[in-house]
Amino acid sequence: MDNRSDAEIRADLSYLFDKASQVLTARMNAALAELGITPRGYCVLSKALPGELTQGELAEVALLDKTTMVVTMDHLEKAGLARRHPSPTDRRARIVQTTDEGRRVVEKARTIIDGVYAEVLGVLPDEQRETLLDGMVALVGGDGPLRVAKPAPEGVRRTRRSSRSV
Amino acid sequence: MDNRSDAEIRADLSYLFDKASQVLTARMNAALAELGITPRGYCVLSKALPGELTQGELAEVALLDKTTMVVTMDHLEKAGLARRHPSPTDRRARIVQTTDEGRRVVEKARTIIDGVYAEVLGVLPDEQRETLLDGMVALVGGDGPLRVAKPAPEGVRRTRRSSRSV
DNA sequence: TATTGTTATACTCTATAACTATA
DNA sequence: TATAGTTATAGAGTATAACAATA
Repeated sequence: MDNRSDAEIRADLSYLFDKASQVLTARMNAALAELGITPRGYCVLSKALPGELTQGELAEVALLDKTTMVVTMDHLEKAGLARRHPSPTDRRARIVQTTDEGRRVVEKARTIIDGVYAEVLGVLPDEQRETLLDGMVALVGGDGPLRVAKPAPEGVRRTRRSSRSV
Repeated sequence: MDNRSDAEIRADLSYLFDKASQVLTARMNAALAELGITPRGYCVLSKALPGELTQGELAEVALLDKTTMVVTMDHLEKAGLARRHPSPTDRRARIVQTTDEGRRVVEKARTIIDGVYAEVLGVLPDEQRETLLDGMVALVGGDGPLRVAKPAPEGVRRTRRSSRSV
């Protein structure tokens, strides 16, 4: 698989982040597949819990394109985890509501997700774990250097990736 | 873009890694585009520097599918950065050699890459930076919990992602 | 018969464009 | 005229399968 030493990959920040993202994603996909959902499905489902949001609003908070949202909702609805109800105030819009089963799945998924995170971060001593998370937030969050993708220059096609946040 | 607080994203490990990977990749794509190469192009080119590897061997160390390697080499060759020479010992195989221009580009790219890494990690105090890198290596490298993607269960399609290591 | 590199192709994923029905 | 949701489709990226030349 990978033949480089820890010392070599330590100097390769792209590799560290890519690999962490990639393997954790695979792990999460596998773990949630037992519930018949994807990380994205969970993301949408959990954000729909209040039951007040239209499909479009939900797409916005989940950072999804509205067309991607349609596909995601189709799956969730077919799986019986969410329903599209007509909005009482706007006949174009549709309110998304989770079903009872959907709420149960969200709960179970939350447990699974927390378990995976604990399993992964559990290998680090408490102090190092907190420092690492603080550091990641400093890089990715607030006004960190990895907060916003700088627009690619002319001719460079931007990588399209979905929000896989969980 | 993202509307969650630092406290919220701190609890979302998937988001932290995905975003870090994604934004750093975009940054790297943009930075290397000035040299007319991609991170993958750099990866292949730098590993070809010794000039002894066949295309297949190079694909293996760069963690690329052989068909992806063909496309990558087509680009590098067209850009005048690498050449395919017939192997003296195996008439099926082709040895990859970097051109003089290729070597210059690798050098410049290395400087750019180091600059981006320094820019990103520079926001962290020395000690925290070292702790974070150690932690990432503990997760991703050696026998860390994110070293190998657990095979996805039946029916779950694995995400296909290329090595973007730099 | 197996392997190197190539070509052709299929598949997944996401976004753009066009359409409908409302507003 | 603009907006919510849908459908159709295009585009990028990667892998699988088949092939030619050689081992």
